[in-house]
Amino acid sequence: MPRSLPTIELSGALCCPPVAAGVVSDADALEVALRLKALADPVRIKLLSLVLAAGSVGVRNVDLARELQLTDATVSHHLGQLSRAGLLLATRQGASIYYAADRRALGALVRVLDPECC
Amino acid sequence: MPRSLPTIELSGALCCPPVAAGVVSDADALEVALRLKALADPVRIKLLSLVLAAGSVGVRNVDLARELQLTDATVSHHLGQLSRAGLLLATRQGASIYYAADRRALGALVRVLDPECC
DNA sequence: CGCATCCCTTGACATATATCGAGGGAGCTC
DNA sequence: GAGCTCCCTCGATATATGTCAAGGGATGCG
Repeated sequence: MPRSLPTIELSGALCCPPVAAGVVSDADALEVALRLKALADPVRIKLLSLVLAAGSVGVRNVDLARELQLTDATVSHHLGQLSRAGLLLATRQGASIYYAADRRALGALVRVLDPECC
Repeated sequence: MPRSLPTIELSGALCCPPVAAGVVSDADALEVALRLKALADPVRIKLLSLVLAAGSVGVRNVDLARELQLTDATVSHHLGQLSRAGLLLATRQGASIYYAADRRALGALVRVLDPECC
């Protein structure tokens, strides 16, 4: 799809009928694909597992950067991807921002791929 | 991690402890990410829905190309991505190849992301 | 055999993206 | 205010990827 990149609001609702329930519309395919793309990176998978491990308290950029051996700029980039996909919840606490996983969003995405699973 | 691209055998087993079950190893993160990457494209989502709709019979490259308004070369590329990720089953029939979805593989991938779902 | 169909591979091109260094805004503590 | 920490944005760079046109191997049919 290099045919111009559509940018789309994903932070909102959770989208779409199941992929197995009939042919997907272009719009729905795009939305699902963009959310999956947000997850489709090794660093972001590790990031997600770290964020999940931190529970509802959340984790900060710095801590993740140290753990993953990456610069804060890079971690910020990845957190942005996940946040824009609606998979993270961020809460400010003074100068810090604590990121937690939005398990409902993750579940919704998963359910689009395999509705029979749940 | 553009620091060189690792290529990995994915057609095989289905991999990995759940992402929510603790911090993921580098190898597991890579495997999950690569499988997700195979799905993280609007065309491939539509492709998957078409293949799923065809059931166990399967669909041919040509039919998909016509449906998606893409060249057979492009469809071949996408089918390759999905196949290499172990998400498709291909059966030859004369000059044609029929592609069907491997629902077990899809389910396994989904379960890594949200084990509580199943 | 000759021809059509189906599928794949290759090469080229434009776009997308992961990473970093550098720099700066915002908040805290002294 | 001075200095520190945390986080982000921007610009640069290398890599990855989606698409097509062109061409060829395989199979099947007349």
